[in-house]
Amino acid sequence: MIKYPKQFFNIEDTLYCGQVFRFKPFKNGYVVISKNKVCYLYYDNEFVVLESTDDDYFYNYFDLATDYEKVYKKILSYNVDFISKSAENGKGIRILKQDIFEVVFSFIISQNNNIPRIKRAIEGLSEKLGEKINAFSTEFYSFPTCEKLALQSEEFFANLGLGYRAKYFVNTSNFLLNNDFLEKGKTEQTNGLREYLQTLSGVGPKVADCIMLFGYGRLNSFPVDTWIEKIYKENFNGKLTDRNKISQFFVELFGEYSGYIQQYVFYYKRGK
DNA sequence: ACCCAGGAATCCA
DNA sequence: TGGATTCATGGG
Repeated sequence: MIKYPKQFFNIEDTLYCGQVFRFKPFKNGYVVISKNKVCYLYYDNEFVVLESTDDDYFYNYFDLATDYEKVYKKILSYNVDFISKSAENGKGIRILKQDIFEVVFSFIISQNNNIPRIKRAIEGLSEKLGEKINAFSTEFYSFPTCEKLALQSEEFFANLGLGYRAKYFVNTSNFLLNNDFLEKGKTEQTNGLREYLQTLSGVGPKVADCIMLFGYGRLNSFPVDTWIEKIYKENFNGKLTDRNKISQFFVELFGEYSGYIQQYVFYYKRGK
């Protein structure tokens, strides 16, 4: 069990800010599933309590070694009104260190899709192809392995509601089978890694940025989706239309704080 | 019926 | 290199 002050660890903000899909309400809080591990989060007075099948894993997963008060203060120092308001609103968010493989396939599903549908598709995949996990006297399912995914047909994925993304699953699961492509990415610089990841079927600039931010922990990446494009136009009076250039604009401005800021403004703009 | 959702692939000039 | 079109699917 881990206890952590709740001021810079808000369970709902961290889970609902759009970075992760495998969680759901459970008893007095929420469960989160990552790889073959499960954790249960709830509040106890001024603390978040974390019970899990592997506390060391989730200590890293929730980035508990990072001082988010420092991050928060640094972001306020940019003195940009919209960003300060976003940070104030979402200061309980922690950028999760998720499993790279799961992030790749989760965000392939996410393209041109909405969050409830994304969650449903991932749960369906896990229930049909994942391993059963028993935790907290309840059954959960792990995310499917590459081997399991690579065995399925395009029709199988289409029947789970993946739509035209089904062929990306076939292509990428077969491509990643029996090699260390994702592991090798760890040695790449961020710009190189961005291009590298886009060689995967179904992975373009935005999904690559999400994989880098949520999987590889590259905080100097700034995913640009429809919401961020809206923010850029409405709140920054931006004139660029190329999303690559919009992303570059923010990264040049915010450097290693890009990832935090991206999540804060995305969560703030999207509302609840 | 239309528009949108954490966009990418493809075609076309 | 840049711009428009196409791609499933469910919700508002």
